[in-house]
Amino acid sequence: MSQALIRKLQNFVKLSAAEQRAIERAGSERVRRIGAHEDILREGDKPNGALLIVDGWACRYKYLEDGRRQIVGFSVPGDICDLNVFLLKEMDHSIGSLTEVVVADLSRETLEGLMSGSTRIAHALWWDNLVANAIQREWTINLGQRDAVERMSHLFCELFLRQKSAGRAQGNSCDFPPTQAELGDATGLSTVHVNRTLQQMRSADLITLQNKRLVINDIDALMRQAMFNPSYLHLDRDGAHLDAND
Amino acid sequence: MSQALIRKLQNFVKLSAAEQRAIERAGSERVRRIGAHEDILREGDKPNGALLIVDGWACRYKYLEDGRRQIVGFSVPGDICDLNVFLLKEMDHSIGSLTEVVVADLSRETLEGLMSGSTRIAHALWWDNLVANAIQREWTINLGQRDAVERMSHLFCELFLRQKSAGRAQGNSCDFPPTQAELGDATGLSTVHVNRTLQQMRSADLITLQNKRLVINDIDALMRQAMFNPSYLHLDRDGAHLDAND
DNA sequence: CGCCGCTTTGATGGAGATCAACCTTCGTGG
DNA sequence: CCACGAAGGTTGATCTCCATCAAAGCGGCG
Repeated sequence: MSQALIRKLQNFVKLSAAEQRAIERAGSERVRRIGAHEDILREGDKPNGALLIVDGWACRYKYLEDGRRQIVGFSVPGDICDLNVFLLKEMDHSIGSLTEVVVADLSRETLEGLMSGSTRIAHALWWDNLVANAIQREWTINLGQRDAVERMSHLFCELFLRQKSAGRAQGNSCDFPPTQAELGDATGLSTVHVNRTLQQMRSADLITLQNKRLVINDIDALMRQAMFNPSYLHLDRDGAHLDAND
Repeated sequence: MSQALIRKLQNFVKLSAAEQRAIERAGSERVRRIGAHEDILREGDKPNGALLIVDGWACRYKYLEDGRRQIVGFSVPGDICDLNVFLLKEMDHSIGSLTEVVVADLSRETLEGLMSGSTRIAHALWWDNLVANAIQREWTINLGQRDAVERMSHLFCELFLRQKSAGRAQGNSCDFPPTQAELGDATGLSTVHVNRTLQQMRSADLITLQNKRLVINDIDALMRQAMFNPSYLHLDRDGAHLDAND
């Protein structure tokens, strides 16, 4: 159930078999299935614990008063939404499903149990949280400085590598369910311009995007195009000195 | 020394006198003074602990390969930069001073001591961290959806309220040291357009900005203009049920 | 005084928004 | 099994916000 999370965390530190089982158990306690295009958590809701995305894609988003919408991040299998958010009275943004989604609710007690039971798990979860913040900063940079092609390219690089790090990519391809309108809400571009940008990228033979599947024809070219530097994802085992040895 | 931090944290939970002293002590252990326009921490550096901004303004930023720069956040007195960042091998962005700055280095041990000594402090620091993430999300929205006037207005609202919450505003005015070029790097606008946007805002009688001082003539009008909703700053004492009673 | 960092102004150009159709795909029900 | 409708994708024409380029003010300080 929580294989993706475990795989991802091991990019930081190797977990013991017992620790993996503990995460496995936490992630299978309260599992729900949610239809496509539903809200999982809404701005203003009281959060109880964290959400683990087990399968499918979700996004965090927020509407402005006048109806404009910005997607501030995508959540893919293995992602934890808002560790610690139960400290707050209410959600300041919404989380909605893009596809059918399987989530596990991680209660406050479950999380505290995991973290106090193993400092290695605690550190791994904090690492994941730091990476999530770094991703958010990178989105700020993306929207502030990059033009349409660079922006889309960067987004594709991010989501391919994130899925790969969780064992969710196949060769040079991965799931990619967002519609062009959703890509527009994420990149701050109009749907029309997203469409034209994708055509440009296709004709430059950077990517293929169809049937909710992304194929990256030339990852180096795509990364160059995006000026993508993967170091912000911190996938190079920063916690190796804390590895479990079983 | 750390009055601003203590003031700010009390927007979440009331701290006991002993807890305030503990923070005070932590924030006065290793204090340094840094000149204006210097790097405090550079991308690639190994982080040891967190930084507390005691006085002056700093910013987090990152360059793209081709020299474009994006400022991803401003740090004002009372702000902690990257709690827990010592888990990472290297910084994925830089922190630079805008003005002369006084910082306190909070070592990993100091932080762990503070947090294990008082769960109330631990929660308050996590709250601060959650708010920092929310601010980063809001920047994403700002750059993705708002036009120039709305964007600048939103930035002014944010920084006024943040300083106010740390006891650093005076009436309807506060420090505001960034140059127009720096505002451009933060908002993704050119310097020229920042200038024209400010003129527009001045002539609409929203703000006065001179001598590194921001005066907000009509906060309601400014917030309306920006479609600013302060709830993401979580200043309404979400931890009140955990208040100390002395 | 003269220089340097910052702000301001004017003129021109371009990336991307907006508007308005039209097309394609696919699920649903008659 | 085809009709139809809705959701998503594509195209063309026009407009606008903001970038860019270039130069000129302005104030503070050595």
